[in-house]
Amino acid sequence: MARKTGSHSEITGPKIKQTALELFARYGFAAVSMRKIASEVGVQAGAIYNYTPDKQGLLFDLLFGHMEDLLTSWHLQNVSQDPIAALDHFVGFHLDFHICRPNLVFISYMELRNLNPNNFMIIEDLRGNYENIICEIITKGISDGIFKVKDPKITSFAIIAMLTGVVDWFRSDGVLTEYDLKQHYSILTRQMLGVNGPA
Amino acid sequence: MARKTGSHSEITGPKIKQTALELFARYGFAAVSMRKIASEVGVQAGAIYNYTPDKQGLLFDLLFGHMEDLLTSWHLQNVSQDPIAALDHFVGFHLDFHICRPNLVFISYMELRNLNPNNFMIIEDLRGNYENIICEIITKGISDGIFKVKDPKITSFAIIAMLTGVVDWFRSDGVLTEYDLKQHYSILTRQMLGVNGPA
DNA sequence: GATTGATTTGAACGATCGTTCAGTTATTAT
DNA sequence: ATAATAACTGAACGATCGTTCAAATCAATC
Repeated sequence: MARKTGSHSEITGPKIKQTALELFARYGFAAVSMRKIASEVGVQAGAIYNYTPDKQGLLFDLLFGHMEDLLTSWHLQNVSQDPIAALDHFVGFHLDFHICRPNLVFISYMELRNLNPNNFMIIEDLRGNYENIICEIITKGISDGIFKVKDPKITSFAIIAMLTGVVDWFRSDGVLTEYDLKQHYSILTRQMLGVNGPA
Repeated sequence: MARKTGSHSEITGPKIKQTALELFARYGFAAVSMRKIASEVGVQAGAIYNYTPDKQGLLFDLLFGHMEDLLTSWHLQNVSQDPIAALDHFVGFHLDFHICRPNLVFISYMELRNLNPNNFMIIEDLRGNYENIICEIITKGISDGIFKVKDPKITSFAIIAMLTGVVDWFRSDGVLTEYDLKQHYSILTRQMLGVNGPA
């Protein structure tokens, strides 16, 4: 019989995905060749096609997995009904989740244009679902009379852009701790929504 | 004598830059060939090299010109000493400037990694100069006792990311006017800084 | 040890890449 | 007209691209 345990594919498969992620983030999807990925993994280019139908499949798997992880992780959270607590929770969650995945954050924004129309729609849909999470928190806070902003949708975009932008400059080994970072952004976000109490 | 007026280069040169910008933004720097640019312009690939030393030169010219325009435009502004007025001014200026240049905004963020180290440093330096503008406004507002934030640098990053993110979704021909957009972000920014007065 | 099938190699396919350059064309000044 | 030169063509350079596939290799089972 053939092998069923101890298969190399259990090593090579994830290695290909991880290597592709790093190279796509560093050089861009189009600038990375299948041979370059293979060489970093330690196999020939042909071997990659046991794990993906084509180069685009590699990219889509990374973006799709990232969005699924994001949504799944959020839905595992136990979120308060209190708008301010929920807002703080979202800010902390978003920063935690994205700070430790800078490469995925980068290519998720950057390489969307390299997806074919069908794959693009799928990712955009998941992205919309995530935006709805914070949008609904804000909407509830407004109707509760706690948040003072006019447009929940615009405010959602503003908050997500503000938070995700952190990935561009924050370094975990810097002088600013992740705890302090979250405190800062918690205050900024509260104030943006017109809440003046202490964080 | 040779031609000195009515030269084709006065047409072809800008056309190459404009076409390169659009194609880089749409497909990515690495995915766009010199032959593709040339074909859109209506010349052969070799002709491009009368206007740029190489492909990277095309990219750098675009990013450098963009940053120079940005800084020059700001310094032409007559900015109030009042922190709130200066903040509003910056918000409006930043939105105005970036909304009408989505392609340049996109590649300025996206294709930084395709610059060689020297060119990268030049752009990063100009970018730092721009960040200092809003940082100094915030710093003055804090020392005047008007803005209630702890860290001007972090707040600068937050504001710039929040504002620039608008380019990803705002459309000039949509239902939301640019005037209303600026009003919204003016309020959000004021509130973020702990200013509660009306915009 | 023989069998089986998962896994990988290594060569090959046609296409395209950035760049160079000798030669051609186009335009203006004389 | 002719000379001068800016602007461009078109072919060529070696290199690399994504993808395919028959053949070789490997490890688990019988």
